[in-house]
Amino acid sequence: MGRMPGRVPSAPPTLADVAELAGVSRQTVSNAVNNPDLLRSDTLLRVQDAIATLGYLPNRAARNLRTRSSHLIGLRITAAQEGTANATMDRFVHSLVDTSREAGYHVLLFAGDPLDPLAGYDDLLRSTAVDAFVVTDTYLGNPQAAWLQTRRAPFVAFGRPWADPEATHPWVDVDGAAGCDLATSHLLDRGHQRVAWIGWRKDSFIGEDRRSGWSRAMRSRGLPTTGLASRVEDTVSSGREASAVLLDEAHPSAFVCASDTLAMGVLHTLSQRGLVPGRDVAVVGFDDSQVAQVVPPGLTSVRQPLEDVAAEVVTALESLLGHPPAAHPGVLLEPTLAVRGSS
Amino acid sequence: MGRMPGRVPSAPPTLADVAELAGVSRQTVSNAVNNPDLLRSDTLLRVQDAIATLGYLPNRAARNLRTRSSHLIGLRITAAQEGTANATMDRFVHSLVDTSREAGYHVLLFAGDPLDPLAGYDDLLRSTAVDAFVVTDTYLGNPQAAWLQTRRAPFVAFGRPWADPEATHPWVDVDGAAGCDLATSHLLDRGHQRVAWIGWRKDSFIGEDRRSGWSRAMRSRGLPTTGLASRVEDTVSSGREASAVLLDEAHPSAFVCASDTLAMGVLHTLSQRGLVPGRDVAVVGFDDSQVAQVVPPGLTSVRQPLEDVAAEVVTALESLLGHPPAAHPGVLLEPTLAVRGSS
DNA sequence: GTGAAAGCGCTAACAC
DNA sequence: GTGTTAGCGCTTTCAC
Repeated sequence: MGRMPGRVPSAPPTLADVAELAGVSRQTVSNAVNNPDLLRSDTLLRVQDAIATLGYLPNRAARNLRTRSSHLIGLRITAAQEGTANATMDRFVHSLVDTSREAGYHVLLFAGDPLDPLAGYDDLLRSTAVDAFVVTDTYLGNPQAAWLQTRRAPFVAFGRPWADPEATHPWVDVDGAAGCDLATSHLLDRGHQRVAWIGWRKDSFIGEDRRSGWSRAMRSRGLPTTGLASRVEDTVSSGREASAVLLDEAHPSAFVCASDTLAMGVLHTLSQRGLVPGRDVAVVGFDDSQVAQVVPPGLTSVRQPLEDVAAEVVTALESLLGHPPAAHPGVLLEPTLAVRGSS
Repeated sequence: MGRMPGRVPSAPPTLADVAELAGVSRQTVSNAVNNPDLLRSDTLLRVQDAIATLGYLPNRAARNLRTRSSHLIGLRITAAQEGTANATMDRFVHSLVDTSREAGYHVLLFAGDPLDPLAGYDDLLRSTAVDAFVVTDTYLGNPQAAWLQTRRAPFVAFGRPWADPEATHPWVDVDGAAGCDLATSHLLDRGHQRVAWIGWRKDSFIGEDRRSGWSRAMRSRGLPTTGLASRVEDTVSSGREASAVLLDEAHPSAFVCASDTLAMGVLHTLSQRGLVPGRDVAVVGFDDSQVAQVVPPGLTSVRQPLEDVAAEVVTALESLLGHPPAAHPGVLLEPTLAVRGSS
């Protein structure tokens, strides 16, 4: 790393300092850093020596100005909703930061005004502060992707272009239907016959996709789904109420939920009725949140492979920013099931 | 001379473009942006008009190079531990991003190699990629603060310099002792007499600080603490085991825990023994995590005012980066108690 | 109040 | 292979 303990540099060394110390021109130092193959090995060694001695690192601003790139990826984050178990965003941020580093990129976070999903993007773009964006909330009606595309801004989406299947931008997503199929089949394998669904309202593409995994699994075993499904808001209390109604009217022995938040609502109802999750009624959530991991007796949950999502996003970003820029098709990844005490 | 129109459609306008359109020199445009007071009002208006017409925004890289500042704040994030309820970091990141924006800063995230807590800082510093750092994990033995100080790198710590009370760097922290005093007093007010403590091992400054709040509250009511405390690892299973032992040997009617993770361990034990949290045994956690918010019947928890922490951090950062740089003393904030069904 | 000149530190082109 | 030249877009002197 060449860190120099104890040294207190007033001003960081520049290319010129290294050039002087190594007895070469500035350009040769630049080549030593960016195109080492161009140098004769003894010159390279001498320059590298000087670089190490001075603890030189290229000035970012200067390099950015010259190369017209910042090696920064912009990511808009919105405040996590209180009272829910949703933490996909935070886990994804961690993965993205890790993966980006390996590709030589840093992640620049900017705040999202919920009222104006486009705010922030434009400024960053016009001031050339970032090389590209990663867009995360591509649910219905979110105009970011379309807007960025008209601006010719490089970006990769985590999430399919649900509303616009003709969209040509690169995206990475997790197969929610496959995840819920997995969850439902897991329950059916354990002998459950009446598996209920609690999901989101019909205008949610993601919600309908996940729901289709449940109904697909039920149908494939010839089991009825009528009266076993409920569509509600993504809150704990909605999950609690929906599960209470379903238990009374449809007598399911298991629940598959579109989110851990809803699944926690089911656990609330079970707890209120003195039913034990996993013994009396099985419950499966979606997201493998911290909540699912620590709530007694453990909530079985569909886990999105966010590390892989981040890796694919960065790969897409690299080809997008490469010379020449390469198009990257959509990538759909398979989730897994984290089985715990609730099923 | 203006850029060839149509050649590079997406190239943002520059100072020169604005100057040409407004019929002034580049420097006047620069002044219009940075020192509007210097311009005659009609000139200013004309320039602002041209800026609006072209959608001009100063190029970051160029400005950074010239002013030797990036308006970027570096924040190292480490992977969130799976199987715990800890989410302080993520909540803080959100708050910091929001607050920084108002001060004209963006947050640059970089990955933390757990094996080398200094990695990343050095590169960012030497390449002048960030103006300052926000350091978050200042627990015992973390050398970041001391190291950054010897490098004269501007930084503000979220967390007191526990190991080095002589440290002079700015910091912001939350009074954990006050939080646990609050939690314990809350339980005592509800009639509990035997309130147990489950905290971290003795070498954790933060853990001992929080513990002191519990013992302080107990002592102030003349209640004994002997045999009522346990020090363990910060895991659910440790909390589960510790609470089982305490219930058997000390018969507490309530638990105060150093973290929501430990509190969830207590809930596990209660659930195993058929005890109802909040009715049979009261439990209070620390962090007000999502877990505390959604687990039935709701986990009472000490909530750190992270929005205020972020605000204080940014304030400290601004005075640190101001001209002249001003020292900023340590700031200690009071947590609150989010009361839920478990108490 | 406005404009001309200089240069931040770097790299892309081209000489040699 | 290496050095020289010319900017990237901006702000900071300092004339006028």
